[in-house]
Amino acid sequence: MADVAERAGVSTSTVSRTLRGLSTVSAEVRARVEQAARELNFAVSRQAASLVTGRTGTVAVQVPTLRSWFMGAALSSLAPLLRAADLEMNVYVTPDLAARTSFFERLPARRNADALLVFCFDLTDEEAASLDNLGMPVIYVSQHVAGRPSVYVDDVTAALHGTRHLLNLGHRRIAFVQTVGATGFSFSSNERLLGYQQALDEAGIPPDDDLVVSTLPGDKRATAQAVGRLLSLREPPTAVFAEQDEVAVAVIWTLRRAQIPVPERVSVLGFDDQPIADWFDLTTVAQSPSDIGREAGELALALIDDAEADRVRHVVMPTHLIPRRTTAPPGTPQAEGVQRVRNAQSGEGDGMAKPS
Amino acid sequence: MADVAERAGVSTSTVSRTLRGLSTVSAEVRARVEQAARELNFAVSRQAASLVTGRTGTVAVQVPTLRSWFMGAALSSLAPLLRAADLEMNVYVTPDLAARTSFFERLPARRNADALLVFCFDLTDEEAASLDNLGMPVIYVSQHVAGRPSVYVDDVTAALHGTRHLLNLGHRRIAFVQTVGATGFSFSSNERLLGYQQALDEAGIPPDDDLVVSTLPGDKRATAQAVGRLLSLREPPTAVFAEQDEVAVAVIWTLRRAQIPVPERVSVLGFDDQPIADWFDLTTVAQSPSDIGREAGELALALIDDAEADRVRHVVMPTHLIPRRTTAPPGTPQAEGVQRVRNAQSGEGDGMAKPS
DNA sequence: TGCGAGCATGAAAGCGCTGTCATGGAGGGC
DNA sequence: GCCCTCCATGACAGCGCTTTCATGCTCGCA
Repeated sequence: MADVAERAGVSTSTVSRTLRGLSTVSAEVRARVEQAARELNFAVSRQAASLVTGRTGTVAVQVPTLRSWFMGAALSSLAPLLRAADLEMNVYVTPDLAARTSFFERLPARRNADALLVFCFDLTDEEAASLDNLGMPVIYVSQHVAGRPSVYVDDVTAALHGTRHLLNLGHRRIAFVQTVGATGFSFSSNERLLGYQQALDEAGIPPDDDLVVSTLPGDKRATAQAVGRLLSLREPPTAVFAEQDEVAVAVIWTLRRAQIPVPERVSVLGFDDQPIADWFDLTTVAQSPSDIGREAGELALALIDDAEADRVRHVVMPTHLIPRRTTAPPGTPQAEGVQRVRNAQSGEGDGMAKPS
Repeated sequence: MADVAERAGVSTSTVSRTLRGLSTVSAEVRARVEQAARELNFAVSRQAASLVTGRTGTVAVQVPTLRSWFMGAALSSLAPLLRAADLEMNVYVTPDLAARTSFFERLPARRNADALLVFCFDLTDEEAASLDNLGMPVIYVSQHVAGRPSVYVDDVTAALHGTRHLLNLGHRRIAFVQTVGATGFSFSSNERLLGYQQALDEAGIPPDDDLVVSTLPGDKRATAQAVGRLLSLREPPTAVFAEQDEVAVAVIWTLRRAQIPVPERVSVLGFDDQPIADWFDLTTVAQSPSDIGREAGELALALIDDAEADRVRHVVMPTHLIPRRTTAPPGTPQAEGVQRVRNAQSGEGDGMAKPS
């Protein structure tokens, strides 16, 4: 910066003022300084600036993984937002317990950021407390934390609506496949289960524990076993609601392998609307991670600027049912194929338009 | 830090030495300082430290997108590596030309990093030059840049091997579906095409431009059109080599929709071995983005430490063919019982068997 | 013409660290 | 017992900025 000052024939103070766009610089000097900065290919050092301003120009983002569709989409919409605000995006991946522990141990070092976005965490109380004491805004994404700024979808209602769709089609034996994250991260599993249960309750159907099974996402074999458990029930389900599309696809895969036609014999409903849902023509409850990411980013920017303003805003993002070809009324005759299926689905579509 | 010093009854110099693990601190003092630091929940400021050391403790990573399987896997293996070396990971997403331009415009500001990893870029000469002048190690990932450290797979050889597999099965009319990135980013398209052509050449098969078609990844319709062009040839191909799994799946989807059994009538070969390849039982040429990411990370760490050492190391990562169920000798009889039912009717786990 | 207001600019003090150099004390060799 | 060495520690300068305060200038108004 001294070089620029010398070249422009001004003091470093003036250079600093110019480069930060302060108004108290005459047009002529401004032009000279900018010229000099350009010629020297100069850019202010964030480190040095942050040392005195206390703002780091960085936002920290903690995610459980980067391999998932959800995170990819969320960060993809978050990134340009931060960049537009001239903020760097620091990503911390905490796939397992060890990484998670280490993340929290090093938290104090995280004052190298102006805000923290926390994705998909099941926080313990101590963890929540240490985040509270971090001295920067913390935004909880895809999770609902009371009294702190959060951006999330209402999983209960979403699952309720999804289940209602199956009920409206005439299903009475509806299974729910939940996922048990080995990593300790939750993807709102319990809330979706809750919505499912609420819908059954609404419809006056007594809960049946046998119809709720667990699997690991991404594990075909585990899912096949779970489906096997359902198929060997005295009264097997006519519809399966899977907590994630990935699992729904594994369910379909298993059923087809077992020569059980979907949706004629068993309907399958997913949750997320991942790209793979489209490939498999899967009816699903859609959420938009890119909208969630954007919203979270905007909330972060607001909290960075306004300091104390509006700290506990909650943003609930919408979900909606996307009817495709894996749900149909129970006992739809197989032999009549496409035409029949189509009629059934378009009829149901008319009767059921109700995005949440 | 002054607080810690006071609490431990030592000078800040000693605190600094202790916290950096220098050996010239007596055990007793060390214990006292560490205790004090813990009690005050203290961590050194990266900004302040970097101001004097010149090291930022940050690695910048530029990626074209975060939505892709490749980036997710690569960054997932890169992240823990950097974290173990106590480096932050700064991610820059440049999905389009505007973002890309802005990335290069702000490059000087990037001295806020100790190294830069550049993923999947087709660099112009000026861009390459500005990266050279960045004053930090730049590692090119999934691309081959002469004279600069790069980590990549040999796409030519990989595609050569893939094509040979089809030739070995007896195919002679082999199509190649390439992708035209709208974003200006290359996924080694040309090199894979080159490998395909080399294999044909090896086998003495004259090139046929009609057999090379283009599509956009992720665009079912465009792929359907491309496949349509192949199917309407005077002599249609018996095998299709798609440059990416995603496209291969779209090809399969289109063929099945058109009641053309895969692999009996047309074999399909992909490239990447994404998770979706497994779902579709797709034969494919596998590369391992997580290995690539790890290797790139290690190269980055080495270059950060060794400064001038070994600047132009190239790491070529292996690929290998994964035979699954979408390739077979041409003209494999369709009517083979179970096999046929599964593949043609219920789709063997692909979920696409229903004609519309 | 003179004087105060207002504005553009500069000088200088840190921000929180690191690294160099100085200092003092303990230990070993003669 | 004395001197030299070595080691642990402290004082202090300075990294590259921002920001406050001071300064000098121009302008407007009396």
